[in-house]
Amino acid sequence: MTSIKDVAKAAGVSTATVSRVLANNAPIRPETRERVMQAVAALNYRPNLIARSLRAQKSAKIGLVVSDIRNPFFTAIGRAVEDTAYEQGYSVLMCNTDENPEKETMYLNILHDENVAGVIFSPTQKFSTAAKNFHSSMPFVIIDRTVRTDKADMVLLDNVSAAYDLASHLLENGYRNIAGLFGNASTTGKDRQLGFQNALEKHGLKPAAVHFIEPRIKHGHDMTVELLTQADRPDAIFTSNSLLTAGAFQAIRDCNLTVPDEVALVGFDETTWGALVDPPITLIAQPTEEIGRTATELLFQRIAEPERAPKTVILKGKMLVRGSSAPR
Amino acid sequence: MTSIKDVAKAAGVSTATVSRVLANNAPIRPETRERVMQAVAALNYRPNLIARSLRAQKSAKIGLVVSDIRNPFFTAIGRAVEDTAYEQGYSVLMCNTDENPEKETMYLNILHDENVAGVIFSPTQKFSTAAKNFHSSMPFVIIDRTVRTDKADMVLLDNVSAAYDLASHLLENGYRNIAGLFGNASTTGKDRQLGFQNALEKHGLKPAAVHFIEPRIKHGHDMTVELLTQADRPDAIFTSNSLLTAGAFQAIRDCNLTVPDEVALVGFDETTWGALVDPPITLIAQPTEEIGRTATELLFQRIAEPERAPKTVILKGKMLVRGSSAPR
DNA sequence: GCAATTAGTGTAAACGATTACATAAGAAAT
DNA sequence: ATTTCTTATGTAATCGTTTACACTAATTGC
Repeated sequence: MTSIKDVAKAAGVSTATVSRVLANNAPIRPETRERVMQAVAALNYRPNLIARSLRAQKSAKIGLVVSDIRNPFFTAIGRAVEDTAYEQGYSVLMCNTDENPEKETMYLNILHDENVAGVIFSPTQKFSTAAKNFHSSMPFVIIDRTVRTDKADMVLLDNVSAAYDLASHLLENGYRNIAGLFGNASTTGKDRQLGFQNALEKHGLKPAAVHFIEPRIKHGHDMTVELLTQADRPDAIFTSNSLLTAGAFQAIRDCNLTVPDEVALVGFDETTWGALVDPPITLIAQPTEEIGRTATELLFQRIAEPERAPKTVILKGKMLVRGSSAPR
Repeated sequence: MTSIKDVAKAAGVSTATVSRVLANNAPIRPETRERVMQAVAALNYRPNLIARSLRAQKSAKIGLVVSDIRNPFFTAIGRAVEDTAYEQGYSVLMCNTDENPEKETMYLNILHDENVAGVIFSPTQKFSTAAKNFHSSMPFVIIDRTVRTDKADMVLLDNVSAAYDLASHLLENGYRNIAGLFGNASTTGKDRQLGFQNALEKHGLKPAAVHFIEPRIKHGHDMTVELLTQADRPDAIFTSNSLLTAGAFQAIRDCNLTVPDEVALVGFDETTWGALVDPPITLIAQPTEEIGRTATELLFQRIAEPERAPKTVILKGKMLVRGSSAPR
């Protein structure tokens, strides 16, 4: 590999001068700069990021830690983060925790060791900012899920009120025996359950059922089958994320029931398929692009100014009313 | 940060000994090893990966470069790669090129600079292994798309025959006026068009239309609308990837046509929604898990034995016959 | 019983950048 | 004309590891 020494030799200057030209952080005679730039071009030199990172104790990378990139919500976020970071000359390391606290710890450690400038992540339930490794100075922005801390920036959806609105919509349309399926992997599920519960209580109703289950298509499916084959079948199913919605939809079909006549279905997160199925699904669309962008910008702000007081940005979801919850 | 020096001091040995204990690559007295391990535990020491990487000129990271992580095909691959790499103690850096050769070059450079052990990627059309930066010694495995080279391992689908089978299936079911929409971003689209064409020719037929377009939902949608509003409307639409399939499906609905009675639809890649829509879509499912796993294993093999002769693994897709292509 | 290995450890030189400090030359201030 | 400041550059220390080389003590081979 060509190193800074080769460039220095070719340009007839010291390595320090080359470094200064490239980092652009010191006065340099235009003539010298020119010579260096020519040598750089001639040798097709690119600085070694590892060496730079070791010496400078920082890097132009940020980490993104999510539980499952197959979840379209996180994929969309990932894309937005990537684009925003790219604009600032940063690259993104994406990591999958699989809701596994061990993997989470491992990746946070790796990212820390990699000298990333900061991390955007949605923590597993187990995660605590009190954790040993988090006294470390790596800035981080929490997304999607709440964490009790006053040390981190957060970008969240107003989950309680979104769920409240979604449940109210079902109630307004005449559904009365509503079952709720919520992800058990995060605070998000709990918050949405709360909004759901509030809406029902306001109407003096009790849910047909409330289940906290793994956020996987299969689990949503199986639980829905169970609900639909009970004696007192619910007339609507409320799901707290798109994987559960998919599972529920599949299950309803498997049970040969029609949506929404026999059972309505609502959920969270816009996906490719939400509007394609028949009937299309009523849901709360999260502003994924904005979440990702905001999180990245908050991170850059914090990198620039580490002592700034933490901010929490709460965004509103948008209810897309479609066929799956048509009035009874 | 606690460094290897602190550990050495605490254990009363030299840094070399600490390093040897941790890398496990030299004879060490059990007693000494014990003392070092205790010091490591007591100080909660973790080696600095950057420094290690700089000195050793390698790292336990691999790169994964794809065009769009929002494409479920790539997401699934990413997941498989991640899992396989994790088992080997490697972490994965995922990068998005957006089909943009500039971004592609940038990310390949970054990955190279990061001393990744190797790269798995699906190249843009412009990519050539002859490129300047690819004389470099970084091993890579090409997936999904062909590249003319004898220097790289590849994992591909048998696209021509998969497309042939899929088109033949339509023909057998009585469709005669078939239009094809193919992604224009890769060799994959071309290969699938070839198989499509072959099948039609064997029946002495010409396609109703053949279009190479950007692999985006929107483009698939718009082109389909165009096709469906022509005088001689096709009786079936053949798409070469899931984004185009989604766009086409949407378009058919927008035109108030029924699938498959008025127009059939087939495509590639299993997605969450393929089986959820009504009618479910007939498609070629790619073995994404196997592709990702195979690619990763090939990469590890090459890392272990750089001079091994390159392999190309060609996998078969699986046709899932569903309602969208029912017999006329 | 002496030479040749081997096991176990330490010393110090890399890896390739950045940057604190030193220095020389020219400009500005007195 | 001397001092002081600024500009432009070089020298060498540093980041935290790994590893070539050197060394000692113990083991093996003959």
